[in-house]
Parts: sequence; structure tokens; C-alpha cells
Amino acid sequence: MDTAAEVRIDAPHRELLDQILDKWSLAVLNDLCERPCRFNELRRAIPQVTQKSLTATLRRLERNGVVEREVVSTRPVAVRYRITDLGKTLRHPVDVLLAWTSQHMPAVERAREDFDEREAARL
Amino acid sequence: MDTAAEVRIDAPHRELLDQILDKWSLAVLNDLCERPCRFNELRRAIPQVTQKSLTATLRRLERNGVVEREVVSTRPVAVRYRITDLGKTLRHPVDVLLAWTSQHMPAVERAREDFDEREAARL
DNA sequence: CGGAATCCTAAGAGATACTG
DNA sequence: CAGTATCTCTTAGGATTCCG
Repeated sequence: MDTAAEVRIDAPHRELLDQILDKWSLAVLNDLCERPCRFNELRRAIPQVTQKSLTATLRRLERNGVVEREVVSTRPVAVRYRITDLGKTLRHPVDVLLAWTSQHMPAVERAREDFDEREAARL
Repeated sequence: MDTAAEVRIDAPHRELLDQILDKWSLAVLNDLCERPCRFNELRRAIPQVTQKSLTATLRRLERNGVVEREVVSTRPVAVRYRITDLGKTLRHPVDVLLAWTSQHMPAVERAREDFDEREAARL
């Protein structure tokens, strides 16, 4: 795969990454990649998220076109969230990212210990 | 490339991503991938960053083992930041990410306009 | 069920001034 | 040069309550 070696990280790109890689978005996208989900279904799948944050995350993802919100007018209403075609294209970048964290987590943890140790010794 | 389809996004992975993909880290890593840089060199390369945020970013990256800090004891002191071998392995994931934003930015912007328009019409 | 509205706090960002 | 220290201020986020 040839990737650009000299990519500009300007404000728009930075903002987009912030909105798609933020605290809860990855978890939401991951779940929606497997299957469409109801609101409370997502809440249960991501136990630590608050209702407020989940709502905000879903709105943001919807606004950016990677998630779709479908209201089923039963009563009480059912709301179904699903990934869009655009959202599916995020799968690869996200997987590459998570593969990196999985693979290098041990090295990172060693680095942290070393750093903290040196820091402690310095005092 | 085979990437894991079912990766858990637990707290440690989330935290690591937060520390490496945060607001200024990508820009710093990008610059350090090209060449080692002095502190003020980085400041100039990333005009909007404040000294405080740049310091914090560099410390965080150093602690996670992706950036190295070398103090040259001249006077006044010179400090040289360089990417580590571990840091170099971030190049690919980051490039994939930036390739995604570059490629899909137009679609995202269209989605945003549609969303905002619908939002305005709803009121 | 799927939120919206409100209140609150804690972390981060900016600005400014100072230092080895 | 490369920071640290301090202060203020804004904002993201949690907890809680209420609603169609």
C-alpha cells in the first residue's frame, strides 16, 4: 500500500480525526460494524458510557456521515443506528490502528515504566 | 493485510490512542519523522501550538516511548527531539488514517451540509 | 425506549512572567 | 534556548431529573 509520506495535518483534518477517533466513537463504530444497534443496546455494549456522551457521539458520527439513524415509529419508538457505506471505509484505518496498539502495547508499557523510574530517580 | 476484525477497545488501548493521536501529537510525530528537531523548531513548524501544550505533548510522547529527548550540554543548552524505532512503527497507521481523511473529506463535508440543512429545516 | 435539560466539577488551554 | 510556575477561563464529561 502506498501512503502519502508528506501529508499535511491542517485544521480540517485534525478536526475530522477528533470527531471520529474520540473517546467513544471507536467503540460505537466497532459495534455498529457488526450489526445495527438500538440506543440502549449500545449503552449495554459499552458499559462505561453515559447516556449523554453516547447521544453526543452518535450525533457527531451521524453528522459526519458514518452512522445512520433510523426511527421506527412504533410505540414506544425504536431507534436503530447503523453504519453507512462511508462508515465502512473506516474499518480498515481503525483496524490498522488497533493492530498497532495490540502489537506494541508491551513496548509502550516498558517505556512508561522506564520513564517513570527515571523520573522518580531524578527527584 | 490481515487485520483483526474483532478487536476489543478496552481502557488501556483507548488511553494509548488518546495519548498518541491527541490534538498535537500527530503534527509532532509527522515533523520528527522527517528529521530530529529542536524545541523551538517544532514550535515554528506548528504555529498554533503553545509552549505549554508542546511541552506536554513531547513529554507524553517520550513517556510512551515514541519520541526521544536528547540534551546537548552546550550553553545555552540545546535539546534535540527525535523519533524512536517504536515511533517509526506509527508511521503506517497514521498514514492510513490521513489517507482516509484526505480521500473522504469531500463526502464528510457533504454529509455535514445535509445534516445541518435537515437540522435547520426541523426547527 | 430514547432521549433533552440542567447542574456541577475537573481537566486542559491560553496568557503571562520568570529561570538555569 | 528550553523550559517551569502560576493564574484564569473554557470546555468535556459525569450525575441527575424529567419527558413524549
